This record gives sequence, structure tokens and C-alpha cells, in this order.
Amino acid sequence: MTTNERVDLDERLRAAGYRVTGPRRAVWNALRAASGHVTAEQLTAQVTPSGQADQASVYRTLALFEQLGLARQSRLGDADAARWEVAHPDEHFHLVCANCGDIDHHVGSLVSRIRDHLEGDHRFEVRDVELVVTGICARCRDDEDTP
Amino acid sequence: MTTNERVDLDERLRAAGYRVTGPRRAVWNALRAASGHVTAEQLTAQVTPSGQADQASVYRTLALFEQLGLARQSRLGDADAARWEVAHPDEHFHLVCANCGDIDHHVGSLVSRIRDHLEGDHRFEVRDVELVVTGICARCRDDEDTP
DNA sequence: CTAAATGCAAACTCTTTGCAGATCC
DNA sequence: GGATCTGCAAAGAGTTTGCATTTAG
Repeated sequence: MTTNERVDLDERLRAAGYRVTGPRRAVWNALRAASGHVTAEQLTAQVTPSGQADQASVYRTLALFEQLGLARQSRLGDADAARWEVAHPDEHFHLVCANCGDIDHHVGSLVSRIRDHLEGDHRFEVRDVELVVTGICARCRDDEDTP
Repeated sequence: MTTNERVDLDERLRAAGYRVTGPRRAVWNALRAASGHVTAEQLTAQVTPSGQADQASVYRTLALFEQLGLARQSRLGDADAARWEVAHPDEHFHLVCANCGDIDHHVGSLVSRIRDHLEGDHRFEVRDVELVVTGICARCRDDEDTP
């Protein structure tokens, strides 16, 4: 599976006329290994000690991945740093727990419903929907109920 | 109406134990005058030349307004700077046009439907919903169709 | 071999902070 | 009068960039 991922990246890069390099593989692997929603700083920490890629390369690589549709950037709520994740083809949105800080994906039909609503009634050509819900997750609610 | 707004701010500040000052009024007025979704920098530009408030005060004041529920901060898409608007009590979300840069409010039942969905099925206590849709607005689509 | 990519360090943007002096109540 | 707030300037995060060197194709 690791092999599959790597091959996929290589092909995508070559297909777009970019070179396959160590730093790019390293950032890609770190991004996949992360549970999603990592900052560039976290990826850098993961990748610089072993000398796989410099901080500047991490930023440059992430920008490239975004452009190629491989990664997705988002600023959840009022967070200071941008967060990165592997681009998912499926409709999803983010649930941010204000208590424990956990960020969950929530897959559902909501995003496509929003899409349909805007395309139909309002003639707005939707390119991207970013839905971030802040609140208290089920686990934290349970902890509060039974202290 | 300008009087009403000012009185409202004054009361809100006093009720929370804060002082009514020139800079706070100036930032509030600039925020109301703006069509929404202004950056702190834009507000500063509006307010510093006439010596009504310093940049640092703009930031401090906006943070205070947010805490009092008078203003709302959001980072639309991958924008670098945060954008501010007067807090609306009604359910709404943002439509960002990738072509002309226009940001529209869209008022509708979608946000409350998202809320209900999560509260009901998933026991997630919703505190805030931020929905940002990026795409091409109706006007820009028309311009492309009829060049 | 040559264009593209990297590392390093410095620059840049947005935002926050420390502190002396001004201001509201 | 005394705590709160402000302006100024400097510091702090996060991110980008210029340039010499390395590297993939």
C-alpha cells in the first residue's frame, strides 16, 4: 500500500511535468501518515530532522500538491496556521471540538445538497464548499454528564 | 439611525464593564459603514489618517467586539488576512466569487438544517457553523457568456 | 548537460505585546 | 485619582523569496 501511494504520486508529478524528488515524497508520506489536518510546521518537524526536506521545500511542495489537487488547505475557525490534508474526492466537512480540539471528518450529503441548492436557485457556479462546524463533540459531552 | 447604533454600542460596552472611548466608536462605525468582510488593515486605513485610532487599537478593539458578540471574524478560503463583519443574529453563510472577489451573504435555512442534523443524529453540540462557498457568481457567469 | 528543485537565510505580512503617557468614570 | 485604554515601536508567528548549489531526467 505504501508502494501504491508512492507510485501514484510519482505518476501524478510526471504527468504534470514535474520532477519526482526526495522532498516531495517525504512530504507526501508525512501528509498521508498524519491523521489529517496537520500544519506545515508539524510536517516540517516530521521531515527536517532526518534531513528529508527543508522548511521552505515543505511550503513549496504543499503549494504544488494543492495546485495538482493532491492536497487541500483550510483555515479552521480562527486558527492562526493553515492546516493540510490529503484531498478527498468525497463530499465531507469538518467538525472541530472546542473542548478537546479534535477535528473530525464528517461525510454526508450536506455538501452536495448545498451545491445543488446554489447551482439551481442562485446560478452560482460552485467550485469549492468549505464547511466548518465548531462545537462540543459527543465524547466531551459524555464526560461532562458523568464526572 | 447612526444615533441608535452608537447608543447601542455604548450600552453594550458599559453593560460589560468596559469604557466608551473614541477608538472603539471609530472602529465600530467603520465596521458598520463597510459592506462587511473587511480586513483589520482596511479598517485601520479608514480610521488612522484622521487620528481616530491606532492600528494596535483596531486589533484590540476587534478582539473585544468579538468577545462581546458584536463582531465576527472569519478566514474565507485560503485568504491571508482575517475578515471582519458585524455579527448577524440570523443564519447566513458566505459566497466568495473566485473571479471578481465579491463576497456575498446568503441567508437561508441551510445553516440551521446543518445544525439540526448534527444535534440530532450525531450528538454534536453545535456552537458555530461557518460555511464558505467559493465559485463564480451569476454576474461573472453572464459576462463570460456574452463577451 | 541543463532546466528544475533544494537549502539556507533573510524578508515579508499579519497580528500581538510592553510600556509610558493619556483618558474615562 | 486611579484603573483602564491608547499610541508607539518593537517583537512574534506563519509564510514567502532570492540566490548559489545540487539534482533529476
